[in-house]
Amino acid sequence: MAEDRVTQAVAVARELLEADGPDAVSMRAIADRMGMRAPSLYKHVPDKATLEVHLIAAALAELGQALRTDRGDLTSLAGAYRAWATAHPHLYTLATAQPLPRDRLPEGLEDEAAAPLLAACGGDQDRARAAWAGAHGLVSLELADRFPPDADLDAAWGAFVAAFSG
Amino acid sequence: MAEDRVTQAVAVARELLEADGPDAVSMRAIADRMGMRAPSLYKHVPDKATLEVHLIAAALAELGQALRTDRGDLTSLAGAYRAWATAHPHLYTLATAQPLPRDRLPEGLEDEAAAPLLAACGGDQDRARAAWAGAHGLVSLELADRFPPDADLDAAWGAFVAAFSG
DNA sequence: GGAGTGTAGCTAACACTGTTAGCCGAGGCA
DNA sequence: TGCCTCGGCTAACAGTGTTAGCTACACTCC
Repeated sequence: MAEDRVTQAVAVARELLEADGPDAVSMRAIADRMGMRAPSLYKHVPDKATLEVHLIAAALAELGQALRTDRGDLTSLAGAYRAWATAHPHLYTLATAQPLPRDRLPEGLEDEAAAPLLAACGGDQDRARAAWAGAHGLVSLELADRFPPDADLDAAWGAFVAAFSG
Repeated sequence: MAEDRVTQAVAVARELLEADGPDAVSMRAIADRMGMRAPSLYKHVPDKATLEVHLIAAALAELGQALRTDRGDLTSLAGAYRAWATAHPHLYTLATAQPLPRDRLPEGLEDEAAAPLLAACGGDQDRARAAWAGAHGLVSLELADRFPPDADLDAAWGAFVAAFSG
């Protein structure tokens, strides 16, 4: 019951975030959509940071799931990573831009999300981390419009995959 | 003269940012350190976003300069990139986390910053962008504490350089 | 030298943010 | 019936960026 209201708050926060970006996610906006005033929200949720932790957890879980659904080679993993991130740009950014609140996240979530890529790298942690960084870098630079407007991002992803396949 | 005050404001903003992080950079804090009240700051600077554009421009220029000072091979470029970013974590994050305000940045700044890496990749744009993404990904994940606490980041950087050297 | 004008400071205020304190009515329970 | 907790409310606080409007000083021009 009480649980219900916090999951509802998380869902509303996610809608606002995905639709209109991080600035649209205010406690007042969330409360409005739940039919109450902002201070009442604090009867269910301790603070905004907690909502964000839930969003981060959801993002990591979904991204991990997206990486688990395909063939498992680096090419398809890269495609799945990019596809999920660009489908949820604000959520992806929220989930990766700040330090991980590890102590407030479900146990093992981080490892689960990382597992597919680690497997594709034959268990080589260092290589997996470098590959993850490459994918994250490409995605976050793309989401932040950092590449020149005429840049061929497909080709850049191709070069990335090629580098890690050789 | 008027120019003086805006460069001073930028310098103060940078000090605050580098010392105490983005939350410490408020118009009131900047104005305080300049011996005036916040509204007076608007006699010299149109808004906070303008100050941030100046900070981004400075960051790109310095990072580009840092990449130009060494041997020019991928290994040393990677080292220089990581060194500059970790020496200026908040500034690096500010300069890379948001969409580039290209129309408000000095002409050619972006290309200049990218030139050394492009050269190291033998002029292959796609490869250079993938390599840039790799470096940026490693840096931003490191700055955001995303790697497990026991991760060997030197080894991850090594794997990254190895992938792009092969 | 007096008048006018632009510069650069000020205070007060607005709209917004997250958040806390304190009140109050409805429902469950002894 | 009395109590007590739950979940809503309003008012408020401290902070943010920012605007409006006032004022005092300095410089220029006649």
